[in-house]
Amino acid sequence: MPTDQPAYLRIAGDLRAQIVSGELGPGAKLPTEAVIRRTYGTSVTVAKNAIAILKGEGLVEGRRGSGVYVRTVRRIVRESHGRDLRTRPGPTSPFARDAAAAGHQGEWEDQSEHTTAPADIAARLGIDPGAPVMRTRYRFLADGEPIQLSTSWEPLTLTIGTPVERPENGPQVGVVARMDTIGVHIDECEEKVADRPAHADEIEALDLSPRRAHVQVIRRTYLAQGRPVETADIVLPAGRYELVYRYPIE
Amino acid sequence: MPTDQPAYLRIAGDLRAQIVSGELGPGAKLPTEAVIRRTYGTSVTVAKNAIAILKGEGLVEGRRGSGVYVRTVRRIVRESHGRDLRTRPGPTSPFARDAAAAGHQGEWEDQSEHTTAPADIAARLGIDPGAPVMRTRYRFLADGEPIQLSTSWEPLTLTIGTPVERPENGPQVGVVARMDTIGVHIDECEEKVADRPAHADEIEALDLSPRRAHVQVIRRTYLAQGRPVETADIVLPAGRYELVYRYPIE
DNA sequence: TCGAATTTGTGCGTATGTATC
DNA sequence: GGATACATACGCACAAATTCG
Repeated sequence: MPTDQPAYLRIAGDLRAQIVSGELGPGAKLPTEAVIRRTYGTSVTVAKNAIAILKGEGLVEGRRGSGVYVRTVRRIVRESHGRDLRTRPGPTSPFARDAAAAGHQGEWEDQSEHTTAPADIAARLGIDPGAPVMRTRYRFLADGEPIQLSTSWEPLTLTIGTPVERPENGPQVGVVARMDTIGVHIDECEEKVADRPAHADEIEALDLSPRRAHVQVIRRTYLAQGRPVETADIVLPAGRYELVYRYPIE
Repeated sequence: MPTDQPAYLRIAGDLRAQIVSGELGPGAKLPTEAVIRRTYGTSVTVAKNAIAILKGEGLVEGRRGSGVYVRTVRRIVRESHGRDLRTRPGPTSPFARDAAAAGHQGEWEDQSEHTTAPADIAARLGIDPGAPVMRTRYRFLADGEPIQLSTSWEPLTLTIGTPVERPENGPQVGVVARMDTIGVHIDECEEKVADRPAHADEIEALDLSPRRAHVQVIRRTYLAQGRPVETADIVLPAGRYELVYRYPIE
């Protein structure tokens, strides 16, 4: 009998088990602090600590004056593979299509500007640090709620003076199609997926709870004949997405 | 001036900024509770709450009697793409190769048994629920520390009676090569990556701190001519891996 | 419309245990 | 041994939001 476990962890474990088993489904109300205190015979502090654990895991959210509730998470599916999806019915923007598939209304804001490549971006693009690039920041919303950030960089030498210099309608058609119109034929994509705590600006931009400020970051690079032509950092709130990759073997 | 932010969040934000900027590098000691209390003019509770936030994010860990320290995370790179890597020098097992690349000594435990397919696995394998399958559980260790769990399922109709019926040396060569020897030529792979709170058994098996019990789950399916021949759930502690995908376009 | 009760959020102080230095 | 430092746990106060009669 492992009574060596602290009380607040035991309570958090009990509640977590009820949540993952579905006994406490999405939207269900957790026992109040007072009830927890009585049933386990502990202090307010312990009850609060236990709840704080579950909040940190993103499983529950508290509402002042009301209670603590199991969070409802609708996962957005983000598909990554080589086939062209633009022939499917629905929105042509990759993001809007994913959002629509999850039953959301997708919108976005963007902002482009000329700048120079910092060292890490230069390395990813295979250009010299300080070389001119077009940087575009996007903020994607689903049903008005921020759900994805991304920043993309393109070497200006590629696009300058062409009709697609500014990628403002980039998400409307996707990078691959946009580059195609200027004779740059993207044939390979590399994505590096990692998990990390969110930065302060990301917490604000994505409207995250500071207690569960984790994000998935996708560092994506598009290549044409082995040469990088675009790279982007895509920042997603952890737990809200399912990333799907499909690729051929050998 | 947003003073509307609670003190403990402001302090957590300050410390987080110092960590992600590298000012407080891996292994660095954070200010003690007493110092935090004095510099911000708050109570112990606030200092503790701030630290608890960072712990929940997996950024720091406390050591009794000593202090709170920035965690050192060596990311393991897990590469997923179609090319055969077995010609490279080093270990031939996919896991041991990734571990070696990160400077770890890779080992694993495994356990295979005949069983029947539950509904979700049957759906992924395109077989009937209850059909016989070979299930293998792995637990991977890097330098003695558990770092990856995985459970794989294969339809028994494929492998029964063949030399590769038991995949016990599976991770030694990989599924693709193993299936190749019995004439099953895997030509496609699908991986679905998601983030979720860890289950109780995963917390134990991966030796996770209950405060940051998040995992990345990869649901991988190998296909041969469009037919699923193996599927696996790969469970990774969130934040310890970088997943690399490379795939062709169009 | 109002007010009282409930419930969480934030913050204070303190005590005890345990590990480190 | 003593000082330091975190972990756990107790208690309380007030604010802010909700709920409900």
